[in-house]
Amino acid sequence: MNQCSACVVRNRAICSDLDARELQALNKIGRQAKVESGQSVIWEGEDSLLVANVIDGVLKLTTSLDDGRQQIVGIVYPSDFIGRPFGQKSFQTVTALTDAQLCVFPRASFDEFAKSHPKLEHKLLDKTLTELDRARDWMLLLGRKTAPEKMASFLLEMSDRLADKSCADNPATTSFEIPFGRQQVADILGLTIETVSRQFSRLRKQGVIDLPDRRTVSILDRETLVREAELQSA
Amino acid sequence: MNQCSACVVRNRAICSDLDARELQALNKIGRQAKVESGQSVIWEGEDSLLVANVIDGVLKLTTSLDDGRQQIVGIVYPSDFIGRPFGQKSFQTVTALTDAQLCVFPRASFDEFAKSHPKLEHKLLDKTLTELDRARDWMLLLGRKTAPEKMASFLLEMSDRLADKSCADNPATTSFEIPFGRQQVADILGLTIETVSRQFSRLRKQGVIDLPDRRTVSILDRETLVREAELQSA
DNA sequence: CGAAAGGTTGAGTGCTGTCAACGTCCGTGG
DNA sequence: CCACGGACGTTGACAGCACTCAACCTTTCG
Repeated sequence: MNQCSACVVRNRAICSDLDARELQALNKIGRQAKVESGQSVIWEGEDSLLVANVIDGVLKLTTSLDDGRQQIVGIVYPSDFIGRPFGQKSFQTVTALTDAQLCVFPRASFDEFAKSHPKLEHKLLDKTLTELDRARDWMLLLGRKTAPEKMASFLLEMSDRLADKSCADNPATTSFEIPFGRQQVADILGLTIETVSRQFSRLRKQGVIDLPDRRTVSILDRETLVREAELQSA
Repeated sequence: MNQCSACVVRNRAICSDLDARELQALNKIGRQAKVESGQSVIWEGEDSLLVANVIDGVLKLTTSLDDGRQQIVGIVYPSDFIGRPFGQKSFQTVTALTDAQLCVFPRASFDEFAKSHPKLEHKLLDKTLTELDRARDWMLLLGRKTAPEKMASFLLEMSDRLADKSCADNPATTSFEIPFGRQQVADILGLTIETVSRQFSRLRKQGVIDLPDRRTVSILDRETLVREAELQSA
């Protein structure tokens, strides 16, 4: 009855270093949950009552202002962890961008389990440190880059994460499907949808990218993108 | 000879839960180091060879672009931890803003010690989660707030961190010394020094703040600042 | 006292946001 | 099958906020 052993993120999630007995104990306090695209599972400012591993799907972390302005502060993929252990309230809203499958734990039980299982805490620490590096890196983009630089950086990062490299006949050409619409791209980059749209059009007209349909991007001239991104250590 | 027991951040740093014996073991791999204002101790892109506790002083974490644009992605105070454990390279430069006193460890030794001392790793995890929340909160400011909103948010945050509340005759009036110059304020907020200077002048002319000298700020009308900051959950 | 560093202020430009119209894609229902 | 409507995306005109460039002021320190 131990579903964990068959879990698709078994080797990458924070539980990956646990042995069979520990896994079973953890399994007892958690449960699987399905989340539909668009649904939120954690709300900014609310009490932090649950944490979870992402088994499948993509989710976004957002913070927002009273007047509706919103900033996406993180994108969460399978094997990532969501929620705020050891803290009273959540600072971000977590919303599914696609249908998603989660492995959910009540925060209090998880906290207790984590404190007595150093191997799990170590994995969680490692993931958190990586997320902190990523967040701080993104701050440079938000605070200091121009719209063209933001777009180029975004496309390169998406390509690294999502590109199906195996299918490319021409190694310079990579194609991938962006898992979000224009408004979400704008909320990631700190721009408006109009500016995002204009940047897409400009890059298409310049032959740097192609846009076969509204969600997919083909990078035709990666070198130009790298140049436009002003990469600090390229 | 155990200096740790007399350490001024003994109760707040990541070593605070260790017992005397563990503390002594940790002490063996670390050493105290003095850093002068302006000196860097960790460099962006370089191998991450050391980590440290901050005993005294203020430091900044920065990331930058080739052309010199820079973003401050974190401010570090006494009892905070710097460096990247369990990782090969650092993504930020760490530079002292004042003369500072550090408790430095070689990263490899620290990693090893941490892995075998869950209490220390737990403290580090807690601090890292808090920093991640703070970083993500700041992303909203960088990506979505206007210059007046950024300034107001900045002044309120500084006031929370630094204000000497005990000395205030009028509870609404708080005064504090900003530990950095205009360029650094600009690099925190993702603005230019000219814009920062203009915002200071505007707030002074409107009677919201007073600027007795270039580094100190008195908040005269906190309510107006809160309104200008567009606080999401005030 | 002079020079250098840091800070302020002004004039002008341009990038990005705002507002608005239009186009495209799709699902729904007549 | 087509008409309709709504969500999403694109494009244009325009405005304004923040940046750039430059001059000047203030403070600090040798």
